[in-house]
Amino acid sequence: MEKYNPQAIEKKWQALWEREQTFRVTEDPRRDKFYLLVMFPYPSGRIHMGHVRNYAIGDLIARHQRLLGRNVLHPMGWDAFGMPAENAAIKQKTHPGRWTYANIEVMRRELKSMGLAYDWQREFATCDPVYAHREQELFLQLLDQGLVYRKLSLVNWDPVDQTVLANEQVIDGRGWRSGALIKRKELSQWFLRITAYAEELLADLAKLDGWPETVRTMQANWIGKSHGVEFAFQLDGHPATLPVYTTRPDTIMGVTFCSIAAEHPLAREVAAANPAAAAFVRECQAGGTSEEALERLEKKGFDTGLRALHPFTGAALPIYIANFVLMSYGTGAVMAVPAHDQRDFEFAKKHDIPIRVVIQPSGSPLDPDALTAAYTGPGVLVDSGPFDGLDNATAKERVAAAFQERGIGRATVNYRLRDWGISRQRYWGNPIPMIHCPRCGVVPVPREQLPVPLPEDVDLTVTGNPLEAHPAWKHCTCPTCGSAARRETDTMDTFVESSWYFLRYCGPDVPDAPLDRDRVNHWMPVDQYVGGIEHAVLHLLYARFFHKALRDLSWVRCDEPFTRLLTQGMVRKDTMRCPEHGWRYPNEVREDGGALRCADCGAVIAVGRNEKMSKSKHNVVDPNDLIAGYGADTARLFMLFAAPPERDLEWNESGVDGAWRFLNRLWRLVHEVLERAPGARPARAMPADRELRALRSRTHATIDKVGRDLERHQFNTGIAAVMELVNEGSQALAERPDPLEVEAAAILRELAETALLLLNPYVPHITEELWAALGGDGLLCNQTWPVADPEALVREQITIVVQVNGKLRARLQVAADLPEAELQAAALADAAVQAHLAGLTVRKVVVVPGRLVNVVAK
RNA sequence: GCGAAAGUGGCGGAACUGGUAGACGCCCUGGACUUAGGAUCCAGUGCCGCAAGGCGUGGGGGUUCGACUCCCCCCUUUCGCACCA
Repeated sequence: MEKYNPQAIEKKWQALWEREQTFRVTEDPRRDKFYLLVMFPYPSGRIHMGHVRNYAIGDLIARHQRLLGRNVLHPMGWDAFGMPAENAAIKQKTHPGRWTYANIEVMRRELKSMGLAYDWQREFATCDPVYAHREQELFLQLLDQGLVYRKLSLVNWDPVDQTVLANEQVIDGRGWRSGALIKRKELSQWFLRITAYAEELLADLAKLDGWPETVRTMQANWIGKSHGVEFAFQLDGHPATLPVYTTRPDTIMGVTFCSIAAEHPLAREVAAANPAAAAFVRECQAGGTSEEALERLEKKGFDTGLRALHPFTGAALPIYIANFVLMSYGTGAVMAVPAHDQRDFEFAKKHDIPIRVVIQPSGSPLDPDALTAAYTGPGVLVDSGPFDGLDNATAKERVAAAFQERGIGRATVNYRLRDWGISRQRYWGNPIPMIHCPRCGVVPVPREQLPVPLPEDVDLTVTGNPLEAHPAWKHCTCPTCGSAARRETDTMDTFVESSWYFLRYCGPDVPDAPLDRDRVNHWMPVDQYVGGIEHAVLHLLYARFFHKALRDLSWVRCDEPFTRLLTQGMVRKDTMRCPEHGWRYPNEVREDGGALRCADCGAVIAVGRNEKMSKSKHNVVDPNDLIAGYGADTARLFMLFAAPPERDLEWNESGVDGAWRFLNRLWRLVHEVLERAPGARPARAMPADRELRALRSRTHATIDKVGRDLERHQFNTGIAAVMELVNEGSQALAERPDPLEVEAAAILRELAETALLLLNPYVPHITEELWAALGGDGLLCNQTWPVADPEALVREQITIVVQVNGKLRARLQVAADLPEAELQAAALADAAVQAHLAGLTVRKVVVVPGRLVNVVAK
């Protein structure tokens, strides 16, 4: 028997699949289609373990579906615009495009070494001129639909580098390169009106029953639909009004102050006249724009001196500028009810603002002077004039009605979801095809003048946006009036590219159009989408929105792009940090007397949190080493066996050996069957011999088990089941005479062929090789998934557990069809059970058919 | 801070609908074998105990004949938070 040599085998089959275009796919009306999509990678340089996991899972499902007879679309491409390319280009003095395409070359080769069943004919990168062109076209169509607009919004501004920073580039409120304190600055930016679809995005979550509940919940919370009341305070001695939105109109009589965002028009007005207020507003503008940063701030406020008049009592309420109020949510102003909102409570305590309890819970009444926290639960209204005595749910409606009657407010629905800001002040992205003309305003680039290409000759080292600093590119003529104009220099958020790539895969070669409607409608929706849980909200919500917008432009018919979603957990590893050199790779650390030390400076290494593998944290393991050492099959098997896909996977070297050894066991089993039963035909019926009957039952129970486990995405237990089958087959071979009797040969031949078929989607190379060794007909990956023989699944004897008061006391081997009464009698007659019942009276006997008998006694 | 999850032997995990806790694999221990191999095979392997037996699924409480599974409170870890992708 030859030794298992994965490197040689894998190369051979990969070459054959490529030569024969085995996984190339076209529309086929005779077969059910199955669209299996994996999230395409950002070409960062090399594949990492997260990719290996993602693509091993996707390939498993794709190959399984192929064996089930489906016509499977399984494409791959590159999410190729983005910041890292610019950073790398500056560092390595190259061009982002060159860096990106070089990375794609490397990563394509790496992916191919995994033996993935992709239709590579459909491959594209989102930075390809064709893709960028068609995306600009779609952008203009969205513009026509009224889904694109410009407004002011906040960015992280680095005052030293004079540039906009991404949230991840702001560390503890400072710029990552300059170290300067970051300011929030307003810029005019392009937005997509995702809020126009808020209701549909929320409602359609109910249809997505193939999605994890947790993702649907996260999206629903993100959209954040709430019912409330919108009204405007009149101000005391000031012509302006202060519109607010509240979800708690029932607490209206408990309002004792208002707070407004630092960017609120009233705040600006006050700041213009009052230096102290201006200083506070400036203070509020320090730091990054991320919601997390804002929410973690120490709550601060500044009394504007302005007074809002309570809509029902006319009481004068102070208006504070507060650093925790978001201009982007609601109206940028809130009515504050300290007794019934925790944040308002803390603020009121700090600023000595009165606290008015207006909702009393049943039971002990609240004493406003003794209150240590806001009461946010249900109750009955007090001190609320005409609303006294109402329960607060009813009060919500009554107060809303009161606002409506007086014509000063109305019940409204509000969403937490904000419109999607797609402007980026960066080079390596898709240009927004708009032109600023001093006479005509902002006008779209005419369709026939598309695409707006990125200039090749660009200086990335300038401060600010490189396109802004490229006069030849920036200056143009207005398509409407012909006067001198300038191009929009913002490029698009890369989430735009990932919002329609799955549609483009359906017909990537379509001429002169973004999409091939017929082929899109043939393949869509995606039947199974596989990707990381980190995309649960943003990417998946943007893609759903974009898809719906394209549906309304008649590019696609279905309402939702992804029917089933599998979110894989992170691949994680400990992080190691040197006080001198920062994050360290495993090979930059040595062990010294129990402590880990930096290989360069010898300082003691701090072993940090176990977290998502990422280049920036240096806690990556290179899958190429794994594949080069053990082969792709071992790498794939290990990733799929180590944990169920949804769970985070803590990287651990040991365990790879287990996968390797199992493949060797499989190798030996098949070769031994071949040698000891040459020319045997697989069994097709139950044999007479009892042991062989049990063995064949095991084969078919495994078919049943693996099939069900694949359905529920429990890949690790499916592998365990085949391991058990292979172990039993090896056992049988060890115990049987050589050469095998005819009946045994048939049973073992069936077992071996079954194991190969069941494992093929997991480990495609070794199974293909062994199938060929067995003299199998054609490619294994083109065979048909096995079906369990019902006769072989019938259990004759079963084990029944007997408990006394819930504790296990005996096991009974009984016929599967033993009547309940006889089962109960047998359980009570058991010696061990009798011993535990001594001196007790049997009160009750619980019989669970096929499982257990529980005797309850006292 | 807000939203969403996860926690089971020395380790990764299994237990599908409330019904045998620890399948399968790793590690480890003892033994066999020797073409000394990335070996392989056999036996053992949750904890305490000689045993009978007791204890045991992050911690505390509850529901139930019966809880890893359901409910309440707490702890720890992870993911996301709108310019990383």
